[in-house]
Amino acid sequence: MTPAGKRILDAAGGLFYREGINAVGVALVADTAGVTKKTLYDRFGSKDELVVHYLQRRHDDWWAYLDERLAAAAPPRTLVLIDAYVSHPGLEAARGCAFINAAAELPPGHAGWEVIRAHKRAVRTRLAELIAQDAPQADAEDLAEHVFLLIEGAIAHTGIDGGDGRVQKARDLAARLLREDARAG
Amino acid sequence: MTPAGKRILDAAGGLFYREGINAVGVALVADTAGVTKKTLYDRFGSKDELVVHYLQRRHDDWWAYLDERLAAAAPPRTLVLIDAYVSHPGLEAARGCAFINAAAELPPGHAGWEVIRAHKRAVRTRLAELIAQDAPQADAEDLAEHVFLLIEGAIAHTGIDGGDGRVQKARDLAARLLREDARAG
DNA sequence: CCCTGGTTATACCGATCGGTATACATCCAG
DNA sequence: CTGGATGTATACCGATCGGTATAACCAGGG
Repeated sequence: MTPAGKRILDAAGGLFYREGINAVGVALVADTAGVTKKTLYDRFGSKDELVVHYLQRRHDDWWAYLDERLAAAAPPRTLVLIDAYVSHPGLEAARGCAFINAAAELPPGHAGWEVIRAHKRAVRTRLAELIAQDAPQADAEDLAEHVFLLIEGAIAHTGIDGGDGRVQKARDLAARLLREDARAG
Repeated sequence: MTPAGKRILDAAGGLFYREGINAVGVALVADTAGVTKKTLYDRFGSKDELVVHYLQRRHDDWWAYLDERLAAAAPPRTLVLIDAYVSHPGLEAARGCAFINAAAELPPGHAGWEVIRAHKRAVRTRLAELIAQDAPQADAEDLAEHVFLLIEGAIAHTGIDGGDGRVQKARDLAARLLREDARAG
């Protein structure tokens, strides 16, 4: 990754997320990065490919942040995953989940869809693993889907409500589900 | 509402939902409606106002459909609300929730935001009323928020997964929560 | 020393964007 | 029978879109 390429990805990361993908032109991305359009097209080939790189980096960054938090955490680590959503520096409450937003904008067949689906699949899988550790008594798959829906509902509304209140609420509800499992057997 | 105005709203309803708001130009809306751009601007003044009308009508249509289904249903009517999401004719699984999609596209300050927030608030309020009837033993507000998050998580993923499987799952989980309340006391 | 890869600068392309202007047809109500 | 509202048809506007072309500059390595 050349220095200019990294600056382009930085600029695209901020602009696509904050303003929306379709609302941001390549010229604005290039200007913000302090780079000419020529350089942008030399590095990424097209806006569509730049969008794919933007989504992939968004996933990689958050995934690394999640691993970091999980490694340093005591059980129940399921709640750490939820905490990582609100605490990770790339999230802005007024804009919500970058992947849900992108899904609403990208046309069917766009290469970015693969990255979006892979991201959600990865989160869902990781959640199932954490649940299996935190709630050994429960039907782990069922509980994982339950908590996953709570999380997705909450972060989908982060951008609409403009705050992370619903994520906190989802965390409380998930914590109660885990507690109830601990009491059961 | 003039005949041409209604046709414009019909065309906009399909195009904005299926292709995305920013991806559809006013010329395409006018052509699809069999109407000139002049007529479109005579009726709606600007694309932004047309978008507001589109969202408002989307809400009104679904709300009327929901009332219809609720009137003819026996308890637990909470589940009827969830069923209305998947069964209402305007929803296409591959596109998911029109309001979540619009929220991802509209710039901050756009008049459409009021319609989006009002819609979600209305659903949330209605849900609380139904829960209060279906689960009189529970902390109704708490349970309403719980079920609301399940629903929103599921429909947010309808557009990503391309099917309503997660909504059905959310329905099952909500049904179990109601049953558990009935057992408790 | 010179060649190559990364970069800047600038100008350009056709297409499409949201929005406006002009002129003419139709039709219903006063 | 006439005037205003509703509509069609068409052409146009400046701005911006994604993407390309040409030319020069500069640093590092064979």
